[in-house]
Amino acid sequence: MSTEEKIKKTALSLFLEKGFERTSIRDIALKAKINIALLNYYFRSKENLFNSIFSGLLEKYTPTLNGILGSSLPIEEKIHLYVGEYIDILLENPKLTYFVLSVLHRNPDKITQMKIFQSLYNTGDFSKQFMEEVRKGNIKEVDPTQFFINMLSLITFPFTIKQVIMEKNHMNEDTFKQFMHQRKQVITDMLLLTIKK
Amino acid sequence: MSTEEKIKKTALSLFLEKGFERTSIRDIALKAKINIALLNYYFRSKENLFNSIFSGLLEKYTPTLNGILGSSLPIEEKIHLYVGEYIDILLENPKLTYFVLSVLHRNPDKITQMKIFQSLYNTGDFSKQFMEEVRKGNIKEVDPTQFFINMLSLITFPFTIKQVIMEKNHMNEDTFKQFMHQRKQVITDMLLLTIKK
DNA sequence: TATTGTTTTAAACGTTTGTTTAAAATAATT
DNA sequence: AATTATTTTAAACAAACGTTTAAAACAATA
Repeated sequence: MSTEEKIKKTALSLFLEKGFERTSIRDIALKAKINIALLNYYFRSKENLFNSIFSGLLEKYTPTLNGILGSSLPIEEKIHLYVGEYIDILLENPKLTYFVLSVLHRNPDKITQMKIFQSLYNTGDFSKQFMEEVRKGNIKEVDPTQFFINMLSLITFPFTIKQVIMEKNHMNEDTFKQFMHQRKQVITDMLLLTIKK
Repeated sequence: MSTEEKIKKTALSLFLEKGFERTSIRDIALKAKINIALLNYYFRSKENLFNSIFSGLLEKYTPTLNGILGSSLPIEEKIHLYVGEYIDILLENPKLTYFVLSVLHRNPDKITQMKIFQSLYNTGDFSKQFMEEVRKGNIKEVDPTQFFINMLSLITFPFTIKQVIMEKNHMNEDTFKQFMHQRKQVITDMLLLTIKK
């Protein structure tokens, strides 16, 4: 593995675990077994390293999700696929949700957020289709914005309180996974129920 | 206002806005117009100051919510009240949800979490009542854990992406408030629909 | 093999961090 | 009024931070 890759990989794991502020470049260098100066040699600054990593994450995960929303599938099928795929992604990377929230909290300036929520909160196609189905009388008259936020909340929030859920319900990593797999159906059923006429 | 109160109030506003790590005790001292050393005179450390503030917040907000869950009201009424009250609290303090999440993320050690989620994730009474209603055949057979997480997710998560919601839907502070007030009904309806036979 | 370009290193840079000190100012008590 | 206790102050502390320097090691090229 190249030095650049080693830095990125190590930095990501530390950023996910401890957050940006509590991860020092010396932590990264130590764990990646590289010299501190290499960090500023490949990436110009810690901030730059972080942005590079974050962009990489977005490019890795958002195309699949946006592909589902932008497809020509019926709305019920989209919901079903979106919920399943999103939960699968977060099961592989449970700290991703808090990671994104921390980015939003750290960079409240609008321009920086643009790129983030353009790919992570991409409702354009979905809302159009949703309203069209309402117009046709196929589904109940529900606010698409509220609906999308419902979907996002039900999928992602549980991962931000994963430890609490696990301890309160005496789960281990495996039973939590199981619980989240069950949850796919719970969420899909719930969402479809609210729009079913 | 006493010096101690000034410190606490100022520190809370900065912790909410910028987070624990990015708030220095010099920031606090400057904004509160007090000497840095007073911070360690009244509270022994920055960490201690934070814990004191956090405990205060829990004591302020959790009794109302746990009072609702622990009451002898019918389950449908509990849900309705809980959703309304919780959203009202978060509308007054929109950054509270992320604040709590950041505490969970910063202190993954179990003991510290105990106090937090014993008051913020207090499902004992509620789950019992829920299962009793299921047994009686009054509501659908739904997993109370999934149900409670649904409720929590739908209420709290939108506040963690408040800025995104606002910018994506061209809202200002007022229209966001309006949106969240509408959301009370949306969530309550949704939750009741999932358990209604 | 000599030369150029790239990567890695050890060491230091100036700031900022949370915390402590010890004296000064103020308030409370006798 | 004198003494004690409490509160506030300016200044310094050591440690940690992100970043930079300049030389060394290595690789690529001619």
